[in-house]
Amino acid sequence: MATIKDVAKLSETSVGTVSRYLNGYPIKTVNKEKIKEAIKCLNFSINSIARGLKTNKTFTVGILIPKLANLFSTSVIEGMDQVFDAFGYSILVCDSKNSLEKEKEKLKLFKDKLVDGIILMPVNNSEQHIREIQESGMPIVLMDRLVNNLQCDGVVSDNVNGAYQAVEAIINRGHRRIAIIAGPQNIYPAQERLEGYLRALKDYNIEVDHNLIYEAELTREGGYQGITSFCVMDEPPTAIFTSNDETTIGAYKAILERGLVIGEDISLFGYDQTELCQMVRPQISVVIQPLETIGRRSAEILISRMKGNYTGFPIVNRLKTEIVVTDSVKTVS
Amino acid sequence: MATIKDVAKLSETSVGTVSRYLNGYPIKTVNKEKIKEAIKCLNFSINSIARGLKTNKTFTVGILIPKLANLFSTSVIEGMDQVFDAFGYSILVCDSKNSLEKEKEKLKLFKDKLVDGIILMPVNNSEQHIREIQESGMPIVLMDRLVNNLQCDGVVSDNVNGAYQAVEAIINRGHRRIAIIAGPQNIYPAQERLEGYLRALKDYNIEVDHNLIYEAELTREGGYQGITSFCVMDEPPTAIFTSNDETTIGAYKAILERGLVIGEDISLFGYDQTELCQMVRPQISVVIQPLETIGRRSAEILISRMKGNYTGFPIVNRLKTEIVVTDSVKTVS
DNA sequence: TTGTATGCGTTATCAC
DNA sequence: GTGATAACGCATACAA
Repeated sequence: MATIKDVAKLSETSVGTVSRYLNGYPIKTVNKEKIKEAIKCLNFSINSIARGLKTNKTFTVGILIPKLANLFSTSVIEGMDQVFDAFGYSILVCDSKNSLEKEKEKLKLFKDKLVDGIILMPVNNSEQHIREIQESGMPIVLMDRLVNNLQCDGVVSDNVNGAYQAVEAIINRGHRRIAIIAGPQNIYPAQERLEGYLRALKDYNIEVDHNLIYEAELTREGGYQGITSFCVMDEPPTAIFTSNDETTIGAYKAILERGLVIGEDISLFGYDQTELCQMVRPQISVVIQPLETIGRRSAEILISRMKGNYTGFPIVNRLKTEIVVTDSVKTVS
Repeated sequence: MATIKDVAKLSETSVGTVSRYLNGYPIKTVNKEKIKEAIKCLNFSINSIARGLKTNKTFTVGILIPKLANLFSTSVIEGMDQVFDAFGYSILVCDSKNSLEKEKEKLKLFKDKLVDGIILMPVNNSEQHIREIQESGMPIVLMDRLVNNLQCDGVVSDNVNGAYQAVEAIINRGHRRIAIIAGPQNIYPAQERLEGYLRALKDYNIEVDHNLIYEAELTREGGYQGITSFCVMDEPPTAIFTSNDETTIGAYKAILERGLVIGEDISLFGYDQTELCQMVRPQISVVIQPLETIGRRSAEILISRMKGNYTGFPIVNRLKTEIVVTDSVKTVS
């Protein structure tokens, strides 16, 4: 790779002049031409990393996600990418594989002058390593999951209401034994969705049966196991609410394998509108989060922070969800 | 952020000594203790980017994909990540959004000492920019898509046979008017899959009807439009073969919306086993690519190249596919 | 306007 | 073993 030095030599100027040319400062027209020529000739282009070492700006942002391989993550990332792209930022995506260790590791990599800012969907409620990022002066915004004991910018969806509306819709169709496949309670949206479930039951005077609360990992296996556990009960639930896209898919699969008919033998209300939920018959009722908007808003906040605008810290955007109710929830009398 | 210089000062040694400690060279025990102490005290950790500037090694690899948001991409990436992780490499994922311009741009970013090697799923058959990467000495391996006029390491699946077997299975169930939703013919696997289709027809003495070949973008819209176009024909096909995961989903959607019953009114054979294909009834017949293996093999080749082992260049791995035939293909007599 | 010198955080090469 | 010091590729203050 040709460097700025090579360009200086070939154009018979100096590195200073070349650098000034590259950064748009005024230089003599003669030199400009010679430098242009040399750059083309050497196929030179600027090394943005080395530049970042000096300027502390790389025009790159890091995105760290606990699991890349699902609709939620990739949709949100697409939303972010739109915005970042429009503002001239490149994105670098990393997967923490649901491991706090990996999360710390990748965050460290980002901090090493690799990126100008970070969007993080944290693995869980741990806060110390995030706080260190903040103290280092690197802008960071949380996405989808806030962290309980941390002041930090963030964009989340209104999980409590999302879950509440779902459970309410189930109740309105006449169900009383409503189960939830909840997520780990050290994860923020999982907490909130369980809270929404509980609140709805309370508002409609339905007593909570703790056997109907299955705390699972937010994975397909988690959803699958949840169904399995409910189905062997003496008095199984008539309707089941799942807490995210993956548990919904897992639950669907388990129900299918047991030969049960959704909307007849058992009712299902999921979270996040995957293709599966839309294309299967009956369609699955779901809470829909504005995934791309979550991505876009996170990006917008981060950009404003990277520009040095720290007004209103911490900004927490809580975006509204919608529900789609289908025949996957049976109307009972 | 504390630097090596701060550590040297606090531990009353020199940057040289600290660096040697950090890199595992022998140093006096007294100093070792003092340095350890200082590192802990300052919460220092090494800046891998600055180090990379000097050593030309960052233990990071770049992965560039034309579209992140689908099963294919994320599954393959998971496979890679397993291997890279085991070898101590971090991965950085970028999306070229199906744009050659973006592909060049991101490749440039990678080349700027950001990564030690690259895995690329190219947008199309353009080769010049890839050749420049090779000439710069940066190892690169192509994934899923080879490039026609380029010598380069690569891992692909056996698309010709995959498509052949699918079409053969359709023929064996008695179909004669078999359509294909093919991809753009400047994309390698799309070429190969069309070739497999043609070859199967030829081997079974079925004349090619060019109206039954719909060249679409490899997107949901592409698949959707393909179906739409076939359905308005005077003599529509009885079976349709789609070229990738996205066109399969789009085709499925279009068929659903038209109220046609798969396996009755029309037969469908897809590519890539998404959740949708498995969970819908009847299940969709598909060609299954070994996604994670594609990822793992690409990673293994890249690692060996990054270690300086260039034997057998160019290595091209062509992995076998499997087919699953279901009642989505009607048996006609 | 221009070139030179210095520094970003690290490693590597020296003498010592 | 150790401590200065020169690189890595670039930006920038400064003197010219």
